[in-house]
Parts: sequence; C-alpha cells; structure tokens
Amino acid sequence: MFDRKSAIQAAALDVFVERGYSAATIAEIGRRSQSTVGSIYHAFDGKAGMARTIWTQAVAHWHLEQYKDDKPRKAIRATLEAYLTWGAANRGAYRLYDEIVVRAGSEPEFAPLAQDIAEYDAAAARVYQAWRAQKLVRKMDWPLASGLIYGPAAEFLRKEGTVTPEIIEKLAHLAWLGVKVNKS
Amino acid sequence: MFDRKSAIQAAALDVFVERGYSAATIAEIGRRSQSTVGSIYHAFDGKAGMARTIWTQAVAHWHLEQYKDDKPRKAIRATLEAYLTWGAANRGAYRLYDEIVVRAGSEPEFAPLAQDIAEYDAAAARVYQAWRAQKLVRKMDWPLASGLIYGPAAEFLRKEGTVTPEIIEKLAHLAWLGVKVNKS
DNA sequence: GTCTATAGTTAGATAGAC
DNA sequence: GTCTATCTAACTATAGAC
Repeated sequence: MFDRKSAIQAAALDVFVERGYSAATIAEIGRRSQSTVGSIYHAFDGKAGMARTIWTQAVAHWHLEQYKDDKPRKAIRATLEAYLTWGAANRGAYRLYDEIVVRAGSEPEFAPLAQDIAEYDAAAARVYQAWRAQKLVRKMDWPLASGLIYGPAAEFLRKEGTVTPEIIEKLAHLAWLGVKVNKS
Repeated sequence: MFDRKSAIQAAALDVFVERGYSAATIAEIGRRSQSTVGSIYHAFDGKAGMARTIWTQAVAHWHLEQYKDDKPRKAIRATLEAYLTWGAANRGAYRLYDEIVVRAGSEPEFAPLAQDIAEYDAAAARVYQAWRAQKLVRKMDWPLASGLIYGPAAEFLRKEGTVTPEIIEKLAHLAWLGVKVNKS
C-alpha cells in the first residue's frame, strides 16, 4: 500500500535539495508527493520536522557510534569512508545536510534538531573517550579530535572534488595521524 | 562626522549574529543604527548586500593570498593562526560567516557573493599551484589541499572549544604534514 | 487520515517628497 | 542622502468538514 509519509519525505528531500531550505515550500512538496498541506502537517511537524527526519537518516550512514567496538584506526577509516562515499554519491543531499546543521545553530524552529545534533555529538565523544581510557588514542578533547577526523573530509565535500579510493585513504591516514598515541 | 554606512554595517553584524540571517530584519538594523529603511537601501543592496560586505571583511583576516610570497609552511601557519584567532575571538561572527557561505551555495539572492567566494577560492588555488610549481608542496588538487589545511580548524571553530597556542600548533603541524612533499 | 479554504503574519523592497 | 508610508507578495500553519 501507498506509504504517504515516505512519499512526502522523498518529495521534501527533492525540493529542499533543488531550492535550498528557505525557498522550498510546503505547497511544492505537496504537489510532488501528491499530498495536501493538511496531510503533510499530519505526518510531520512542519518544514523543520521534515528537515529533522532527513538529518537523522543522513547521519545514520556514518555515525561513529556504530563502530564503537572496532579498534579506533579501523573505526575511523570506516566512518570516514562511509561519510565520503555517501557525500560524494549524494552531493545535493550533502549540501542540504550541511545547510540544516548550520541553520540549526541559529534558528529557533530547529530547537529539537539542535538537541539531536548535540546528542549525536555527545555519543561520538563518548566513543572517543572510551578509546582514550584504553590508551588507544591520544588525550584530546572531542571538539579537537572530531575536527581532525572529520574536518578535512567535510571541507572537501563542500567543494566539488571527486572522491577516489586514494583520497579516502589519504584522509583516513591523516585523521589517524592526528589522534593516534605518540609512540616516541 | 557620522559615517552612516559603517553604522549600518555594524548594526547589521550585531543583528545577524544575534538572530541569524533569516530572522534578522531590516527594521531592526535600522533601529540599532539610527537609520531608516530608505537609508539602508541607499547604502547597501538589501540584506544580501550587507551579508556580502560582512563576508568580505571577515575573510580578509586570513586570506591565503596575502601570504603568497612566504614559504608555504610559514604561510600555512600564518593563515591558520589568523583564522583560528579571529574565529575564537569572534564566535558569533564566525558562525554567521559559516551560515552566509552555506546559504550562498543555495540561495539565488546571494549570487554576487557566491561569485566572490569562487574568486577567493580560485586565488587561493593559484597560490597553492605556484608553490607546487616550485616543488614546495605536494601535487594535489586544491579542493583536497584546502580541506587538509582549513578543514580541521573549520570543524573545530564550529564547536565551542577553546583555541590555545597548542591547538594552533597542532593544526598547523598536521596541515603541513598533509601537503608537504614526501622526502622518502 | 485526508482534504479545502483561509487566516494571520511578516517583512523585503520601492516610490517619491524633502 | 534621508525619510515616511505603503505596496506587494508569499508562505506557514490551522480550523473544521468529510
């Protein structure tokens, strides 16, 4: 049977990607999903609610927590590979993801999403601190560690460069260099 | 004498930082700068025009091009130090800068700014390629090189971590590791 | 759950006097 | 250059029938 909620969400993703969050309208999302405004508000908590769902699904692709039982070197490689691969295969969606995160930092209607983001970040920080407790990685606050791990990849994905296995390798290698314990 | 344009710009920065770009209104900017809507439109090309000026002034603080005659290792350190120092001292303005750049990627009214950003990036790319021609840095496309240089710092500034000389040192060191030529 | 119709709000931008 | 007044347009969100 027809899953209206999924149809709305798919249409919302399309419209957000094409127009950007601001210029996307509920009416257009309704048109594309063959739904009406009323149905959309029934299924989602408005525009910001749709964005929140989209963010959740995107981030699940590379969330560090899912690799928490691996050794850090392997886990970092896996999360980065997933991040870069997904971002490269879904440029538009990646840009939208980026836009949503930035807006969540300043716009009040995104408060629930901002909460999700903070929790997501805290979960990743716990993974890092668990590794730290086992002396598998260097002592470092998570804001710095996450910058070293994800920063280059994030900046790269913002541009239009092509993601190759060599680039994944290079970024994973440098991320590991940044956080591994000093042997010397 | 009273410089209205500067007053408007300062007020715009305040309001954008406090409310975010979307929720900032021309009327509020007028109130704070003791100017009227008409004067604001006389001095700037609307809201997006004010954002454009703010972006230009922010980016001038760390533009790589200003260090183009230095050796790359020193230049990278200098640009990163400027970037991190400015960002840490102006958290709100940094967030706004980030928001403006992201929006410029998807909203049509930012077309002139998007052009500025592309030119800025091209200028930095030329600096890198000039170094490359002298074999001072590794052969690498600028999207990747800029990710390695600025990415960790950008990601770090997005969070609320404190910038210390050690952190600047660490980020500058890793940036250099990422782009320096292989000695082996 | 789905729909239509509309309310309600807001703000960016401009015209034209001074 | 500065100002006031207004226009215009658009969109989110809700109310309430089915």
